[in-house]
Amino acid sequence: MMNEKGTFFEKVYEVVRKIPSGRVTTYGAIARYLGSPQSSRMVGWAMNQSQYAKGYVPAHRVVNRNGMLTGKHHFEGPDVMRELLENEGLEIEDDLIKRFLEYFWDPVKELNL
DNA sequence: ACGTTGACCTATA
DNA sequence: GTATAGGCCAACG
Repeated sequence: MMNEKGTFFEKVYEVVRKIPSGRVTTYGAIARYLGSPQSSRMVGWAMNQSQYAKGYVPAHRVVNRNGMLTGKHHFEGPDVMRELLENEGLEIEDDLIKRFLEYFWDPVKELNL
């Protein structure tokens, strides 16, 4: 089998694509799902590169531990991320997702790993 | 090639 | 409760 080059990144994209609409997850949760709970920074990097990666990666569904839209500034516009999330039925105020715990989608739990 | 940066998280003081 | 430190690894200058 071919050795994947961007294992970490590819895995991150895989998980992010599995996030259901109207749900959100965190960098740490993805990192933990990949087996590297302290590599959450790489998840953020992967998101940054996701724009250049082929395929669609709903990076707007990935927020930080506080449910804050930290990466909104990396989208086409500073309000694109909020618009996308609101479009999926989420409520956001001051770059913070309301009832974040209710919308939180943990791959480790949901994917039963 | 080395040093710094980066959409973070956890732990310790 | 805020502040500081450590860790992860890829990309950029």
